[in-house]
Amino acid sequence: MIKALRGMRDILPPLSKKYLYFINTAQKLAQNYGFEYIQTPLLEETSLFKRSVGESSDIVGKEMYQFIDKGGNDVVLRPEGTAGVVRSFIEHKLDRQGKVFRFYYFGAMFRYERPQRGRFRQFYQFGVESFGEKSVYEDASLILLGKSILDRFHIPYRLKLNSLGCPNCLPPYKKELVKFLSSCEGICEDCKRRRELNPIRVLDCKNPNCQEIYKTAPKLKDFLCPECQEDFSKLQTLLKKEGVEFEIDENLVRGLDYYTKTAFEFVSEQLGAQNALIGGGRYDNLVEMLGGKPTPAVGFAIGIDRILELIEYEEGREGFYLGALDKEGVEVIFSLARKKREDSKVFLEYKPKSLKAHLKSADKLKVTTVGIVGEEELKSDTIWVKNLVTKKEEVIPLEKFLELG
RNA sequence: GUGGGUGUAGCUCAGAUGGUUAGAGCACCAGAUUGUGGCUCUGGGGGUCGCCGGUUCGAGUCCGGUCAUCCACCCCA
Repeated sequence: MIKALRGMRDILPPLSKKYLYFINTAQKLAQNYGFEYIQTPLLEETSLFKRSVGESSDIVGKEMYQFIDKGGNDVVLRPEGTAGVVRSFIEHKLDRQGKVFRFYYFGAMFRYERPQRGRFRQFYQFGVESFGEKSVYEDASLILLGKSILDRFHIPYRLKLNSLGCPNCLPPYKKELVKFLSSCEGICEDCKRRRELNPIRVLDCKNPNCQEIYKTAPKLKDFLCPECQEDFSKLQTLLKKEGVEFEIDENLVRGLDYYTKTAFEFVSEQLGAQNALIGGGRYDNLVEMLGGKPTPAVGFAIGIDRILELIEYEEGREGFYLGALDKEGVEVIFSLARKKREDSKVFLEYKPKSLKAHLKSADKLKVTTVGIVGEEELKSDTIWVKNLVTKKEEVIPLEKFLELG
């Protein structure tokens, strides 16, 4: 038997219904916030991610589905959504229009990782990206959108917030941190690696021993420049005013190189180790890094696979079941179904069965109304109808059946 | 890439110390007097015991390998 590749999964009912339910809801809310749909290719030139996400990240370093295509191009299946949207934004010269653009997208992302709970090699994200708006009100709006999506599905979360500084204040901090780290003894092997590759990543190390050591490390918040500081505190004020609960997490260091200033993450206690539901932040330098006009930007991405685990979705009774007691009756309900299906969901049973068997199937199919044509009804162009919820039953003319709601 | 757990029916799982036609519950299908669902009862279909090899008179059970899957590390949504 041929099976799906490792880390690739099929999304079939009832999960697929939940998937659509989520997309529809998230989409609607994003539109309410002024975002418009954008679709970009799943396949991009490898260098796009090397330049945006950064070679120091594991995503680019070892998790990319990368290959040379038949034309000799070095390509990858996108490991994340932002880079492609930014590329598109620049390619279509939207950076020169001096306007604000807001996009949302959803679809598959690919990372060659070892699968575990909440983590797949092909996974789905719903993301939003806002370009050209430098105001911290936009950061706040995005967080409110994220919150509103989670709230809509009654998902409990914790919101973690941090500021990563800007090109003015982050580098001096990094220098100071590296100096501190080189004086540290006994940090774990991973941290030693991070020290060389991407020093601020040591901050969210899970090793308790390391965390103990880093208690005396220099703090990024002490290095924030006045502008970063002011924006960060304004953001907190705005969120408080809107009744959003959050916690400052100085160790929240997002993994992608392009983040600046605001970084946030919605996490869930109900997932496994992979507990990030939404991750996002500001990336004011990315457009320029990829060759566009300097354009402030902020965005986030939702892990759809993870959020689906937390969404309760129960389908109520809906639609009609049509059956017949004998072959002649099947001809009648076949035509009847065609007409009824113009406006309603109809399950049609092709096989003549006993009334009892029909009712049993109809009940299992969770329809609200059953219509059966038997010997009597066949003679009089009528149909026997029973509502499975109210238990009310009646015999009505076939035309009347089409008017049922 | 590293560590640990698990692979028996569509699903959840039983099958001490190797021994005959491999079981249960749920689900599915059909019946329980004639045209009335959910409950109950009866019957039925469905398994190369992940795969390959080894030990043995005999392997679902023991050994080796392999693959898959889950959980965690790493990393991230």
